[in-house]
Amino acid sequence: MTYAKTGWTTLADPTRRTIFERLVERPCSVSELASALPVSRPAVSQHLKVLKDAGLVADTPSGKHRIYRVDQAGLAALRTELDQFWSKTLAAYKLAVEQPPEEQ
Amino acid sequence: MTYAKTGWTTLADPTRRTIFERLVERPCSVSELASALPVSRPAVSQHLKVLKDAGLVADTPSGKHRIYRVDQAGLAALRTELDQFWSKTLAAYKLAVEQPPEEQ
DNA sequence: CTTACGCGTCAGTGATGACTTACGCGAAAA
DNA sequence: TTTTCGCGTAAGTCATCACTGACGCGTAAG
Repeated sequence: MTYAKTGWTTLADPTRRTIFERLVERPCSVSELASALPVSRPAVSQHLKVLKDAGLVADTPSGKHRIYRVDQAGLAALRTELDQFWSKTLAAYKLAVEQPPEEQ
Repeated sequence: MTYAKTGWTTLADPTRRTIFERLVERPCSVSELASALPVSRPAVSQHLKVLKDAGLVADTPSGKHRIYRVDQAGLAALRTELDQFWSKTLAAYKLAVEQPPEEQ
């Protein structure tokens, strides 16, 4: 079992997490995001590409600007991922707690 | 705002994620885990240390063995982290969708 | 008491990823 | 048409991290 670039792993990076949370508040351009973060504009662009590849954001051209916004489908997929992880984890954990392993 | 080593970032690593999921199923020793994973025993030991530092697992000595198990308090904290992330994200997203930014 | 086992840690290696500067292309402004 | 702006990408650098083999300590077995 491998863990592809999902929402979870994509958002584990602090800079990407911050970018995503700003886009949750409202759509932004690269320059807007770059001016609010302690990294360069190409770094923001690179992170946005990762977020886009993970399906978490989408962009649309607007004149010279490209506006990035949260992708609702990607948000739903992230929610599903979190829910599935939790359901599976809780189920297995409860099973393990309720049935201690037999003495071997 | 920085993102410390929390459950989220800790479990973004595939090997640590797998180790954690195995411990959810049942407590294990380092050797048990190492025999089931494609990495060496010291690597498993190092990952367990990271999981322990994040509060996700705890260990108890059992003869020569150390048995690692999921820390219920850490599980609860992870659940809280996921819930808080989601609540905050949904609230901000709904606010953004409902009130498009004014023309500036 | 001696030997074997489990495992934490150290030191070293290599890959990866985050960042930077520079470049070039497309769109808007002048 | 020319200049300016926004931004994606290339190439390079550096820090971090995941991994390995070796070592040494504590516990159990002989």
